[in-house]
Amino acid sequence: MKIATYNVNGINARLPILLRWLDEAKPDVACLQELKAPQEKIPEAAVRAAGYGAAWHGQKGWNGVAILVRGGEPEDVRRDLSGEPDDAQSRYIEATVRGIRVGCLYLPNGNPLPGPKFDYKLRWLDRLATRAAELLDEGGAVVLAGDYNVIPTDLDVYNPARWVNDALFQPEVREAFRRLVDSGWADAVRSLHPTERIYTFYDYFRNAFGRNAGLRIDHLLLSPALAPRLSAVGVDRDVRGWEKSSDHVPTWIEIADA
DNA sequence: ATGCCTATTATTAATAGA
Repeated sequence: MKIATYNVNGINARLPILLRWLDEAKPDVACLQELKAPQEKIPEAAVRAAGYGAAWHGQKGWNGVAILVRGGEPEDVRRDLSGEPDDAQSRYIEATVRGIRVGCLYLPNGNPLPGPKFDYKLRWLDRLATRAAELLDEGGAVVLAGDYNVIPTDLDVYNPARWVNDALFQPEVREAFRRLVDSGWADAVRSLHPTERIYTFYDYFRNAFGRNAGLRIDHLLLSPALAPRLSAVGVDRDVRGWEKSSDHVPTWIEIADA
């Protein structure tokens, strides 16, 4: 079973890219972020014609997340992350797919800092940690996949010095991510490739992709019940080179049958 | 220290992304 996460940066602007990638990569589950479309303007018919059932949490203008299931439907969908009942930002969706609980998240960027956006990012990390602990308590097979907007270590950024003042690389953000992982999760990419430079994002600016000036900020965290079934991980780096691509790269794992 | 590029919203300029 192949589970992927992909920040599409506008699902309507990116629809040809998304459909081509689904056709070529054939993920069984695709967690999408930054749909940039309200609930009623997600291109559901095109997604279904490509062979995918879907559940999504849209928002006008920004954010928006979706879970796509090849030849099936997401079950028991929830779209909220507890802790901030009035939160209007669509950044989380969770569903069950063939016995695996899939959380799809788009963590706030947090720039500029200090300021309310950075404070919101820290609160969101707390809320995610709370949900993650609940899921661990349930003991099942879980993957938390998405755009975390966190650079975990120096190995995950082409030039650490350039990012020290950025919200993605702040010590408290990195520590919060580390605490989350250490509470019982496996960072799938690092489980199989502990020392390799693997990037999932390349800025549109400054020919970042051409220079391989990337970041690893899209992550898949696996619960203890799921981690032993991990058989492969990868990034579809070539997708970033397609014309009109997202600035993110699809990132995926292969899970063996239970 | 900031712009660079790209998408959305709403009307040609602002906001957000990372």
